[in-house]
Amino acid sequence: MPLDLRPSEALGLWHAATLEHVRVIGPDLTIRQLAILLHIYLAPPPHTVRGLAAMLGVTKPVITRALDTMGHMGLVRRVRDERDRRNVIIKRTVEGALFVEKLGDIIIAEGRRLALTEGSGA
Amino acid sequence: MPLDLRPSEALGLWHAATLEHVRVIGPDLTIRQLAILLHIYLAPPPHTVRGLAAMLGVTKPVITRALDTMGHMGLVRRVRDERDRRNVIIKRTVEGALFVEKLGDIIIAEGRRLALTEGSGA
DNA sequence: TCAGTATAATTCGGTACCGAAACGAACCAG
DNA sequence: CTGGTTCGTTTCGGTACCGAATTATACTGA
Repeated sequence: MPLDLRPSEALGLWHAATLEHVRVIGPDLTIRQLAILLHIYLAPPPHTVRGLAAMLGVTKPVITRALDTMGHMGLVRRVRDERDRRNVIIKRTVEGALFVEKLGDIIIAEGRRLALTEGSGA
Repeated sequence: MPLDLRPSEALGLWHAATLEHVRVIGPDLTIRQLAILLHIYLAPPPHTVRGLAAMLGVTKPVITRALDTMGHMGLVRRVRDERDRRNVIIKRTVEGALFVEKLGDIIIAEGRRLALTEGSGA
């Protein structure tokens, strides 16, 4: 289980991957939006606005706005639930999947780099 | 070297820790600001505005604004370089160190949780 | 049918970010 | 002392976010 991290490893990984995130992806995503996006792509569906709001401990307008922005970027897609038309189901997109995959690549690459350069560092 | 992550581990860790970050810390820090903060605390000093700007591939006003905000939060501190008074040296603070430490705790805790629940998952 | 509840979206005033450009202060070379 | 360079900061117009309150639509139960 490679996830039993020491402090220097955890923070070093965050440091490296966050830097690379800013360099490659830019500022066009807040931490909240990133959390929402990852939840949509990694947690089992279906995802609703109120579900995401409760999950993150934020209000629904926060989710609505984030979905507006990310929908505009093509990272997610909204679909009305026909069984209960009050609900909105948030769907994944090809573009969003590629985005998440790219983020994973960044993390893995930086993790590898740290494993090499840090070696047995504390 | 525990940093040779598989895709599901890398993204799962990001997912869990980002969610927790939003829940615990809130929205009061952008990804850029987080990257800047981690760099200040994890890379060897001295840190200057232009150095940070070059490191992240952003303009200097971005750094100035981030230092304004984080300085207001007490996470960093500015000091004029007396040897060349054009320079500003960015210093660490106790509060900032505690903040970074807390972030490390979040990552480590979520990593442990994933190691348990995921087990030998793909 | 008709209140009551629940859902997502919208509006509001305020704040902070963005990139680009301009600015003042501090060094340096002649 | 003078012109050019290098600092960090500030300004500008524009955009997006924030929380709180409100709206419109849809379901539910008597």
